[in-house]
Amino acid sequence: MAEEKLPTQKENFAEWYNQLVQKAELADYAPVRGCMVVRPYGWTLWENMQAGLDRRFKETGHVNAAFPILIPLSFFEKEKEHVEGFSPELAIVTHGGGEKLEEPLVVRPTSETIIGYMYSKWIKSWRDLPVLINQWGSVLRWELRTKLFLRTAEFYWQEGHTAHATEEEAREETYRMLDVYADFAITDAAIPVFKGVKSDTEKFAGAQMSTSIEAMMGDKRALQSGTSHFFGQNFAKAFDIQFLDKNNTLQYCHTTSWGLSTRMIGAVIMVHGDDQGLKLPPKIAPIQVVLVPIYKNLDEKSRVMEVADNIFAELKGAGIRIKMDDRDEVTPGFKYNDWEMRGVPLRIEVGPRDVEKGSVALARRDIPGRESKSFVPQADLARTVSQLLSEIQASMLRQATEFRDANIHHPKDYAELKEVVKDGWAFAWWCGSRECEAKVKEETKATTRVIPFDQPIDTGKCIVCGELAEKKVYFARAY
RNA sequence: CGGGGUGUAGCGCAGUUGGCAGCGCACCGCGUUUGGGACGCGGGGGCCGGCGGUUCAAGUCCGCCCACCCCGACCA
Repeated sequence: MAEEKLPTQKENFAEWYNQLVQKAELADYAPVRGCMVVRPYGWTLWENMQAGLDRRFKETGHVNAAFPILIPLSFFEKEKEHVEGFSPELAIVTHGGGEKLEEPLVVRPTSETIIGYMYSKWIKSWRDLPVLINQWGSVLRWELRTKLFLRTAEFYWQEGHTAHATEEEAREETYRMLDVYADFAITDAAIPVFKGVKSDTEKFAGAQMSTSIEAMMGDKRALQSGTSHFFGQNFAKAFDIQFLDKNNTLQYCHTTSWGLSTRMIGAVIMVHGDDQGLKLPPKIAPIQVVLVPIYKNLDEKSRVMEVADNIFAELKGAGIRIKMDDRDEVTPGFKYNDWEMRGVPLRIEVGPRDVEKGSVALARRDIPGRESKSFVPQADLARTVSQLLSEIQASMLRQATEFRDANIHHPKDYAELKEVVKDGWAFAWWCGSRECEAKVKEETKATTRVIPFDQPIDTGKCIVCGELAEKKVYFARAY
């Protein structure tokens, strides 16, 4: 059961987040440092997110499969940048069945290597291509500083791995899946995102190009919420993924991978949450509507429950995820706060007065305070509620977008950039050099988040060095 | 790994010059309550992070160790 208030976002955002995750029963700390237990409420949220993504993966021609969690250590040594990127965070199994293993096994931090190995066995001809496989699972990275959902040692995700005959096709796939992520984030999670390319220093180890969707959290920090990588022939060469083309010439494939993790849950919490607690978008909320019956005595209870039971059955029948909170040991006021903390988008109250008048009270989670309460007739309630849920979904996206846009600045010079990234994002020209990027990071802790696909048509001067710049980039402090 | 901090009930903490280990919340029982976080009464719960030392006596003083948290370097 929930208890007590949270710290406010303003006084301590990090602590607000930590306590909320636990009080809302999304996740808890496991006995192993850096690992988390995803509790049923959090996992249901993840399942709803999985459903939205999985449907989109299937619609774009992908199939699911499962690859092993253990990978021979030697596989990681085959792609130079990949090793360098991942070796510091590998967990390695050295013993099995009481014996020291001949070759140590890596607990997968990501599966490019083992999947690459399998693809080289499966792909022989242009007729075998493209291969479009996704895997739902978990991976392990030995993280030093962890935070529930945002960075844990083990985390749950999906990783798609594809192989194509041509570079063009592989690049298209990379962009297509980024679009899928963006559509999911915007439509289902009500999180506005920018799509674009990562700078060389920010890209995935072993990728030729990494793309990402970036979102602004409630504390104005950035969160990479999904990534899609184009590998060119890097992994194909490392793992010998070759095919005979129509001219009978042996060619290396072009491969991609793309992933979205339970980190997205962290994004949902931090984008929408407020001082009252979580605020979940109806499309992914484990519970969309909570029904709170109100009564003072047994006589009232029997009259109220009759109506409440009918409403429950009607809404459930209409496919709405509804929960009846008929706990007798806590007061209605407690229940209101409890479910608001858990982010349930809509609350229905039914009391003796409603029974008399044929009405119910509705309270929207997306509008703060009691002002959002309204009274509507019991008749045709399923329709009213469905419409309201759609409206809440839209209103949450609108609020998040307004907040984000209000906190993106367009600094005129470097001094102003340094100022604005303390508490917001900067959108500025960047010459593309590592030096300028490093200088900003060094002096402000802000990194280049993404070079958006949407660019002005003209060119400008780099906000750092003043040289010619062809691209504008978002600078922000990131999680 | 560098800098700072904290370890006492499930959680948050207090514990004075060394002298019976406490408070709030949570939990259990009974009763009254219930339209925005109810209340009364009664209860259960402790290797005071660990080891060693000083002392008649250590949560408290001394030494060593361990763990965790925060800030940096690395990361979806």
